[in-house]
Amino acid sequence: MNSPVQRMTRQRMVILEHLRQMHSHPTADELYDAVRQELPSVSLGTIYRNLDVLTRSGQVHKLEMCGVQARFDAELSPHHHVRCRDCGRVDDVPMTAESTVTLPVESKSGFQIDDYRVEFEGHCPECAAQHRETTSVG
Amino acid sequence: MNSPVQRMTRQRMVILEHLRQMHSHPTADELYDAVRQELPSVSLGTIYRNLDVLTRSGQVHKLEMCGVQARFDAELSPHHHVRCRDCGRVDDVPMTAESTVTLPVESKSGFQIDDYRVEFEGHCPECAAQHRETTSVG
DNA sequence: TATGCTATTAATAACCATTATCAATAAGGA
DNA sequence: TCCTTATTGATAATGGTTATTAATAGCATA
Repeated sequence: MNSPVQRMTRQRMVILEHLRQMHSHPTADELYDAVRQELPSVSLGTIYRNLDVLTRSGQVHKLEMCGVQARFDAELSPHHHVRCRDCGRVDDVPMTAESTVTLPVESKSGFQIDDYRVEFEGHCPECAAQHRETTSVG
Repeated sequence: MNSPVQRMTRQRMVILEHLRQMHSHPTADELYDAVRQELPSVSLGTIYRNLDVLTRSGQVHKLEMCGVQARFDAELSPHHHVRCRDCGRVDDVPMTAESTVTLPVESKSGFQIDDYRVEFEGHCPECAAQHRETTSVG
């Protein structure tokens, strides 16, 4: 019923440290590449397992963005995210009064609603520049 | 450069009809089960292929909800969605002024933002009832 | 410091939603 | 009716993620 004791292994520590200093909302395999620089024999399964453990214990946020590979974030203060429509990169968007939503009491068939998430879409500077090149806009 | 002519096949028609009358935001395989009642030899690949074609041509909406199997909707008027945290079922939430977000000009590292989506989370009536049973709340 | 329990690991296989391949078929314009 | 080619069913392949398993290593306790 209760979860097992969480041990701090070298792998877990290195994974968490790298994620904390990355700020790029890496995917599991991007983090894998980074961690391998320091721990060459680490396994991709270990990355996934630890991201899951750290997500469950609240030390990491799993960004479950639409229909694509999951990304992870060690920045725990509340904020929104934008995803680039072209390359999938994710960036932070500060929360403001204008991006705050009032929860409806319930949905059409009586779902009880207790949270929400705003996902912005757009283009990162690089893809926006490319788009301007290839598109003829007066 | 331009997309090929879209033919109206029996399969495509049946898929669209079923999706239009389902209102449950079915996944591809749920729709597959429904369509097979009428076209027993239809292939799951055909379902996916048509959902893709119909999504591209704007006749269907693909609900790219977080981290789970894609769901589809033939209701094209703008509205939000709630997803049940326990069973994954999806329901409609009307758009209101309180659930409308003003787009930020740009993100922290200069992403240009041009759209957003609000996703609500909660519990469907069934799972909410079960939760009340198994939880001892004074 | 040594011991014992068990969470965690590396390696790898399995899983599962989705996409690609391809020969046969059928939509629909000429 | 004929012809072009979009579409189909069957099936293999892909790719992200999870499960399995024997070996290893945290860490609480003696």
